[in-house]
Amino acid sequence: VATTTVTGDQVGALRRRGRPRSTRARAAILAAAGELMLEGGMAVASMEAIAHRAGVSKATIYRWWPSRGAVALEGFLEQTRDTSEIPEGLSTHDALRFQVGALIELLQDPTCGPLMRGLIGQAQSDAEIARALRERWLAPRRAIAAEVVRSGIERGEVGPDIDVAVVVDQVFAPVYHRLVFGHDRLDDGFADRLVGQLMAGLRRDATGNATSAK
Amino acid sequence: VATTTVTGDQVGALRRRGRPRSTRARAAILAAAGELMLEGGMAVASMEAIAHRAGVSKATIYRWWPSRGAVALEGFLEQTRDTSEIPEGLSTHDALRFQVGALIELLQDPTCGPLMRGLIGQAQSDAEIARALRERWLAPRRAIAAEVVRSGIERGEVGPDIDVAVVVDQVFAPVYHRLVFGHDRLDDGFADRLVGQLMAGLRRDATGNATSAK
Amino acid sequence: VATTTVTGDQVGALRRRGRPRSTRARAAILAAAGELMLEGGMAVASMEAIAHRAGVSKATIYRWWPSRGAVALEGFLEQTRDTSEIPEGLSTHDALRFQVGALIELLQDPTCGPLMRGLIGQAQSDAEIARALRERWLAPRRAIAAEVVRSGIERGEVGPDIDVAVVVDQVFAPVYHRLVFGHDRLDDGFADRLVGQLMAGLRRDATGNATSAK
Amino acid sequence: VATTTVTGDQVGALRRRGRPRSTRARAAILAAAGELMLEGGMAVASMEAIAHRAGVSKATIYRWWPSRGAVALEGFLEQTRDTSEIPEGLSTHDALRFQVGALIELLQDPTCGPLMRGLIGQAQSDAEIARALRERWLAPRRAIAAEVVRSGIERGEVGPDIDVAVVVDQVFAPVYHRLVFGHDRLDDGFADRLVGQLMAGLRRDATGNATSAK
DNA sequence: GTGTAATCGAGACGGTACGTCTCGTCTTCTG
DNA sequence: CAGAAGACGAGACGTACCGTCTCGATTACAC
Repeated sequence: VATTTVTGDQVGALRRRGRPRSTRARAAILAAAGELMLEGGMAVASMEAIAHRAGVSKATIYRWWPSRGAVALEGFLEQTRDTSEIPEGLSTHDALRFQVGALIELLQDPTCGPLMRGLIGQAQSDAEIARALRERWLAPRRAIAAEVVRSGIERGEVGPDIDVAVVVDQVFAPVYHRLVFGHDRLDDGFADRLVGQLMAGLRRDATGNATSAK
Repeated sequence: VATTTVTGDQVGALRRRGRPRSTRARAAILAAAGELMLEGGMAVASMEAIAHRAGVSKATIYRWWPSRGAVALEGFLEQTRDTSEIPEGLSTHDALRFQVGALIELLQDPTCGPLMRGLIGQAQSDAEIARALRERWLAPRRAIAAEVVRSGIERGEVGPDIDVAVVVDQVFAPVYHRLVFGHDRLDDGFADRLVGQLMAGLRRDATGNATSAK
Repeated sequence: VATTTVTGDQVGALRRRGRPRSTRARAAILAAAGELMLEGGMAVASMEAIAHRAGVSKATIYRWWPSRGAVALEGFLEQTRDTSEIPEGLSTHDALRFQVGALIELLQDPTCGPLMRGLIGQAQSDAEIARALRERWLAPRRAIAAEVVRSGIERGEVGPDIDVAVVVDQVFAPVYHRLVFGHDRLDDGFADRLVGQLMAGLRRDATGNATSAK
Repeated sequence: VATTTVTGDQVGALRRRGRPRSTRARAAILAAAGELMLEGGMAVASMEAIAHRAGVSKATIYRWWPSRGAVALEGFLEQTRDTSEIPEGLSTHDALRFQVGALIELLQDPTCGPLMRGLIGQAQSDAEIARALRERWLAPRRAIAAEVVRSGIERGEVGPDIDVAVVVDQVFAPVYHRLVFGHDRLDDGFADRLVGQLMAGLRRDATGNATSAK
């Protein structure tokens, strides 16, 4: 995953000699990984299958990514660059609702959903993937949500004794839960209910909260 | 997983012919699977390793379980037989708190935690395991929690417009979330916060909710 | 293989206690072995397949025979009890021709041919089978053929300096050779040619020998 | 066995892509197979044992040979490249004696003998091995022996009515017979007797044939 | 232009684990 | 109480991927 931190400034700086890496190969690999995850999950998306599908040799993949999970992670992040922004001026409820809605929409995508499921699966047995997933996917989104909650506390929308980290878990966890276990639908109605029922308790004055859940 | 559907009456009724299955082997396999999951997760707990550790041939494992995940599931359920009961006479808050606490306690166990992580990992790529995990682990506990919420509604402790299925997700999801991503601690304080912040919104009268988070 | 030497007189003599061995089982096992050898050779005639086909448990087979080859051998011998006799008053040529013809006829049988092929195959890796095959099948027939040759020498039909053991090989070997390698037909014409061309040289006076080969 | 069809011109012409096959691995596999056959026959020379002994993975063996027998065959042929030539100017008797002697000498080799025994054993249950053994080992040697006999007929050394194919069987069969059944010695004396007793009858004038057995 | 150096594809390599098969032994229940 | 049914430990089977390696061929900058 290390090499993916390459940014523009490097281009001019320490220009490596020899043939530069192929942009085509990188794109083909990520696309192939996504397609295969979609078709049959991590079980089908073997390194060999990805290489074959992408018309690339295995060595080329290993040259740039340390593991299958790293490819999946980068492929996932690729399609997700800018979901972290929230419109300004929203209430705490609407801001969280926006974030949950964006997450659900992403995971409903027929490529992204399986990719994330596969990533979570890999993370259970690959500590490096788990770390990367936490740092590069989870943490940034948690930070934004935490900021939303904290500003809610400052503005008096949210009670002062609330544990922010726990709130963030309460906001996102149910979404991943349904993705991972697949016991129930993952749609907009769920997002409404989820944030509604959560916020009703996070408000300082919670009169008639239950009805506000819809 | 098939053999676990054996119920009492079968013992006397349709006795299978031939040598009956070895109790020793079954116990050794489940124990070995648990130990290996603890030591290095699903990556280390290969069928071959389990068989070797248990002093058993691979064929014996495959005779009774269709996959590695099925062994892990049964091994997990083995240590968990009757955790689904709740003391009578508890308030909705206390009943949910009891369940969350029991779940966290179970997952804190150095064998059960890794087993469940491994199971969830497997379930992402093995639909059969996913199904078994939902039906044999998740569903019974969800049913009990749902019953708690429903009786809370009847008793007026919980608002009438609450979506019970969503509440159940809100109760359990954050626990699995921290288990799966490992981004934060999974302890009693978390259980308190979780149920407290959730319930504060589920009560019809939510005055001073923030402080009820303990 | 030892127990198969049980003959009638034993029945009255040392009457074994307990239930006597089942004649049905023995016959069914030998028949099943023969059928399976016919169908697909030694590869198909596994102990498990033989037991199943015969409606017998594997333990029953192992109680009476030490190995698969031993079953095949006895099954083969079963259909071959009295091929060792030769009509009296034949010339050396005709006596040998009779034996070769009987052997070829036997090996042309759709059960016996594959059985013998399988036995020879097993004998290459199972010294016990090899020994039993030599002692119980090969040796008796070699003894008779040798006697034929020896009496031919006495009567002056065969030269005195002939090595009898080598002659016996020359008589039988080409038959097994074609059975084992399958490079050419195994029929009556072959028997004629074989003994004819061989005898022409074994006669003391070999004028016009070549023409006597047909 | 496929790779053995490679002929000289390919080397320079159509260079295969990818990493070329390892010469070391091929040699180690054939050597290991030979050693193991010598030590305990086909029973000991399992694919797994060969792979382990050769320091090679099973996949590498299966990449180049379809079965255990194919490895044994190529290992056998390896040590036998050009034994098919016969010195010029020999009589029919001496030419056949030369061939039988060469065959016996080869089969007396502590590696080649067991290898051929194993091959014959395998050929009884593996049609593909049987075919390869016939075509690549037996047929060429039979063709040469047949040519010897035919030129003997032309030169008047051998009777005109002789069946050449049967003669070839008579020449070689007794050698394989003793190898396969192990009932008697396989040495030079046997070769002398064998060809002597056979030729005495194949000569047009067979006076004093018995003494010609040397 | 011509080196030169890192890229690329292809695919062989030593491993490990897979899930299946048969072996020969054993254990239990049934007829 | 013999025997069928079949579970058991053992271990080979042939396959699939793993991650590494060795090739020849291909770029694209640097001289």
